[in-house]
Amino acid sequence: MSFPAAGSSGIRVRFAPSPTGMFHVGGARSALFNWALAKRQGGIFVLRIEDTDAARNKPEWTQGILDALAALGMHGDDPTFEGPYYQSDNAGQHGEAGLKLLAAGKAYYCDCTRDDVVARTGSQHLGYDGHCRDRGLDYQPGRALRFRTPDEGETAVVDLIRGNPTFPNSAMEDFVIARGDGSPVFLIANVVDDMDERITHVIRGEEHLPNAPKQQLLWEALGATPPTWAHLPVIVNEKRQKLSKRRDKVALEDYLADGILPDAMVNYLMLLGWAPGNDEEILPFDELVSRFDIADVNSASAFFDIKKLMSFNGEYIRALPVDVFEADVLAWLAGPGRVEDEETGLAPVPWADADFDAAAFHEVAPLLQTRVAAFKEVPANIDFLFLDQPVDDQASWVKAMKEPAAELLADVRQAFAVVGAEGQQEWDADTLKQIVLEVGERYGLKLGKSQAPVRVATTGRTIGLPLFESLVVLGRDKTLARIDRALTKFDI
RNA sequence: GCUCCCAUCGUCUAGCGGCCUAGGACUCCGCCCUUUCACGGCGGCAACACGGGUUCGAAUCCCGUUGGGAGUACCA
Repeated sequence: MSFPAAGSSGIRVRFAPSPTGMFHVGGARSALFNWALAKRQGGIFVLRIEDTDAARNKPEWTQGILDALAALGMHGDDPTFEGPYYQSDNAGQHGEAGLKLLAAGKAYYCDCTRDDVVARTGSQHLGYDGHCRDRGLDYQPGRALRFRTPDEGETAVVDLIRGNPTFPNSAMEDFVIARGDGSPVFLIANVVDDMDERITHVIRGEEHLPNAPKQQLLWEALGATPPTWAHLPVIVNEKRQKLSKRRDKVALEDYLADGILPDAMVNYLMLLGWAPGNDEEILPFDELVSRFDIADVNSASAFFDIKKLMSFNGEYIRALPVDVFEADVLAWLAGPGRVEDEETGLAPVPWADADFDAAAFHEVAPLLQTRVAAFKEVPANIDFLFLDQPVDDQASWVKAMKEPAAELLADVRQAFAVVGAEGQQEWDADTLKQIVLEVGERYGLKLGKSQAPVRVATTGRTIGLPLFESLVVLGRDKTLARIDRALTKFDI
């Protein structure tokens, strides 16, 4: 690998996602902050894929990262985007670095097993005791290379977000930098790659903070000037614990699949731990970047609030031009919208492909736009148009079909039947509304009440798109048939 | 245990010694609009963890307490 000479002011930030097998929202936020910093300061964003089993064995994971970053706007087409680089490409240099430290007396071989150490120190928690420090062991398979940490003094980490945390060297054990088989460990591979890629700023999660002094020591031992660090607060769940793959919904892909717009996600994520000021929150990324300063990022952990994300997403959806909204929903319906839900086992799109009517959807799209906060809410709003019969929602039926629903429905049916027939009134929203209004009045009901039975009979639910407009799209025949079918239910 | 980090409404935050009887956003609750639900409009509830200092003056600075969190592997 070779990298362009450093510009006079150009910074190089790097993003190296952890191979958890998915792209974590925490990782996404970290990537975004790196990206924003690079953009803000006219630097380069370097993407590096760590060399791990997960990365090696799951090429689709690597591709997933690339896709996720691209979805958020970070991709190779942008001149500030560099990579991806693969850590495994650098294996030779990792080994050399270890040897260099060994030659300089800054590292030594050790044949202690974990059990040996615990037996000597009498504790699981005391760490390595330095047993092999001065034994002058040569390399043999099975012997690990350890870094000799200073006995005295302290290591101050230059951190843009949390001041300069200082770690006493005496509390730092002689950590392993190469395993018994000679392979380098994350700690040093990372440093060597950062040096090689001439990284100036490392922005990563707070969980790496304890690694910073160790890596900084490595940079110095290797004769280089350490980078500037910035450790982002962790993202936590409602129990204030770090988001976990097992407990929490953390995959960025899952949110995108639910129909969260990338722009909304980016906007929300940027606001987790940082505020753009002026009491404004919904802003385009460029504007966010122009106000961004990594030093302003909060140091306290932040809760990932899905409700607020949904609220942002709703705003972004409503801001879309209708035709774009329509196209986006169509794309969602054709892709993510048909992925089976693991928990319920139900496909979000409940109708048969052949029954989907694009023209009908087009009619209803504007009505839909203000009513969904994410695309996954779309099917329940429009399924009545494409299903043979409306969904059978018992709760809705019970709620709407109270006295005098049967009589009212029968009357409405009778009046509807005349509409749309030859020489009669048009089958339009105003006419239908007028009919329901008048029939309702006969029973002393206001429109809000009298529309309910008609709504449930035709759409299956008490809530949904504006009723009369929906019935126009549904069509006269289906409307009448569904009311008839509902009427039969009262006889049972 | 040890090391480090953190602490303003339920949540995300503004605040970087006086502009704070603490501002905004999400949530929640009213009211208006209204064919349901939304959208939109208006309004409301709600916070400086605690105790000491420093100072004329502290949410803001210092110390301590309490409470959270992260790390502590021949994982990354």
